[in-house]
Amino acid sequence: MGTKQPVTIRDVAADVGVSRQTVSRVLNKGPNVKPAVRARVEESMERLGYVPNISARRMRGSRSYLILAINDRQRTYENWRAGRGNDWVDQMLFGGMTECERQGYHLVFELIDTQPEKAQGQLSKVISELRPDGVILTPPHSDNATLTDLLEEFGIACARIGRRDGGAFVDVCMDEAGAGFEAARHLADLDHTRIAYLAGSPYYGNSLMRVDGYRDLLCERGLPYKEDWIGKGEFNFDTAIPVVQAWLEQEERPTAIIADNDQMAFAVLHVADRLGIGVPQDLSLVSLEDTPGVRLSVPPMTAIRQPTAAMIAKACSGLISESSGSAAGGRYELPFELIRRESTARLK
Amino acid sequence: MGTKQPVTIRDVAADVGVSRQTVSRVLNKGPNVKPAVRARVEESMERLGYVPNISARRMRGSRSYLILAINDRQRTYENWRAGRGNDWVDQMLFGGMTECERQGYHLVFELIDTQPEKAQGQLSKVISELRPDGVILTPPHSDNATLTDLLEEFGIACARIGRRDGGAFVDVCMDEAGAGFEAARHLADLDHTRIAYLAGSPYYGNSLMRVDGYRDLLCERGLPYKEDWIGKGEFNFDTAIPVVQAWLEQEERPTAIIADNDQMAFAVLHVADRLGIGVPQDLSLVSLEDTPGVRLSVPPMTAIRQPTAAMIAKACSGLISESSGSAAGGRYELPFELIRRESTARLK
DNA sequence: CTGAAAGCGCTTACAG
DNA sequence: CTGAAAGCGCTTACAG
Repeated sequence: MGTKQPVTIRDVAADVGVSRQTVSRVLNKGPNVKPAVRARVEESMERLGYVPNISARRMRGSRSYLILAINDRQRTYENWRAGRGNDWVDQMLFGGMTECERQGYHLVFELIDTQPEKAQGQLSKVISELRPDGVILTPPHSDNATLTDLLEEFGIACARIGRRDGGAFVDVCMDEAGAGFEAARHLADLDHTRIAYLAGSPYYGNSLMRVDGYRDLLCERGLPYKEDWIGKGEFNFDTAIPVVQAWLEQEERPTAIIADNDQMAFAVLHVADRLGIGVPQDLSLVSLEDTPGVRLSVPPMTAIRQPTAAMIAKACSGLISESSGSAAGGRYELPFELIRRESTARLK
Repeated sequence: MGTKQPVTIRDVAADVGVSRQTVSRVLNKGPNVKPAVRARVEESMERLGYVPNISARRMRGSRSYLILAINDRQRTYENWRAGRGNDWVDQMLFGGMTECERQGYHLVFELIDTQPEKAQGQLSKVISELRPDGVILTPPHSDNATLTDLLEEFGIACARIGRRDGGAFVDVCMDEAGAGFEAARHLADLDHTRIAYLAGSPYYGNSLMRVDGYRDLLCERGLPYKEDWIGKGEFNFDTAIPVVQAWLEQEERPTAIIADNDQMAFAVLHVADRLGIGVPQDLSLVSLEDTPGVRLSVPPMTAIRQPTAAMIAKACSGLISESSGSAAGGRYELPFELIRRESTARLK
């Protein structure tokens, strides 16, 4: 036990009879190696089972082959503790690990606090420790300039999920307005004309864009737009309940509701059940967030599926090409998907 | 941009006016530093914002401050793709990251294939790249001797989740027999006497232990034990359906069922609904696996909650103390929890 | 196209 | 109790 020594560049060099640099050049696919030598080195690496030591590579100023994916600590812990099965982290890992592995990188997932001062200190610490080649920021950190400033100072590439500015960063988002628009269109196509909308926090630009998309569709179809039917629910179950209840007790109540997130969609299901209003017979419902709860609810909900895995994969590939000297920054908008389940039906 | 240079041990040494070693000694809480010097060094590290570079520490043969948590690739991908919200990975990260952070470590999550040959090559690769101080193996890799042999050869500490041998490894498990026993006891306490059991794969020792616990309880209470009422469902929804159907169509059908995993528990709910058998009025159900689907089902199921986060946290702390020279190996059995929800009721 | 030298930021023996 | 030296496994200038 403990006897196996890992193979180093020195072993390969000795085996082939060349210098360590030559091996390094082959490893990094650099120029200036005779094809015959390159082949012999490659054969030797394969035969000896050589794998480069990431720590050593990182030392002499080069790449670390590490991408850091940062999530908000409070939100993540809350989801984990609640056990409601929000699969955002899973989808992040899915997309990120797949892409990193494809390119010989490793994804390291870390949590930092929301408060700007603490966040900066924590990010600074993990960067100094790990020296990643790139960092992925997710909401709400995507909007924290203290963090992006810090990354710029350190000269580390940065990708922001949910941002659409582009510029020096790799910004990856989905078509938020399109999501609101498509949800409303799906309902309008089912002959609904009285469509209410449970909006998210007005502090989130992305939520605002979704409302705009909804409004655009109503406009395009000439459907009535009532200010009263845009509920400001502040992102949770409890605060959405009274809003929904007020709507559903009206004489001319909405026949369809779009909910900005899964918790608010559950609130709709809850109130409808209490009032004896059947979903989807009497009321159609679309969730703009697709979580396991949304898929497993009774009935399973029609929902907009955010391309989380694809967004993180895109962030990784952008970061990797940036750290290998290719084009820096960019703006990528990925397509969402409307998944029809059983919470929406044609108006009778 | 790119101008900020991280603070190194050399900066601190120059600042205080001592050698780099002295700083290193303070950093590693080593002996042989005069208290006054130690205090000045610590003050300087704090003031300069010094954070040790993990790659550099790893180089000169010391620790890497990295713990590698390995999951099975196929299973993990399948869960992620299915989107049923199995939160095993989340709970792993929750427990592992919390403990690692507390001790100044980082948790790196990686996937390797099931097939022994591929698994070995992949583990060998990631170990050579990252040089972690310890590796956590989860089922089914916990049972793969090729992997543990490899780790022993490399001299890397290893923890196995779901194993109970102890010995040189840090083995962390839960009381499987106790889980089967408690599930049955809960039902017996509700006056049930005809309790059937949907067992998991006979290839998993842990599943077998749970059946034993169930059998022990029946024995202790003098309840009838029928070989027919132990279903061999092989771990999934489809294969459990006919077994459950046969049971529930019997004259003297079971009044309670224990399911080894969530998929089989869903199968029970499904068949009961089709046959017009109410849960929990006419049939009680306990799931031995607690996933978001189990919590969100209609009705929410009474279930055994596996201490996943705590097991991974224990594995991390065991690995960390082993790599810092303390006691090696050990066997830890963590308590599970029976969570009463709405799928079990007193027999009328 | 190839190699000898220096160095990344630490820690490990070894002197004093 | 403290420090000068060597080295971990690589890559980056710099010579040839």
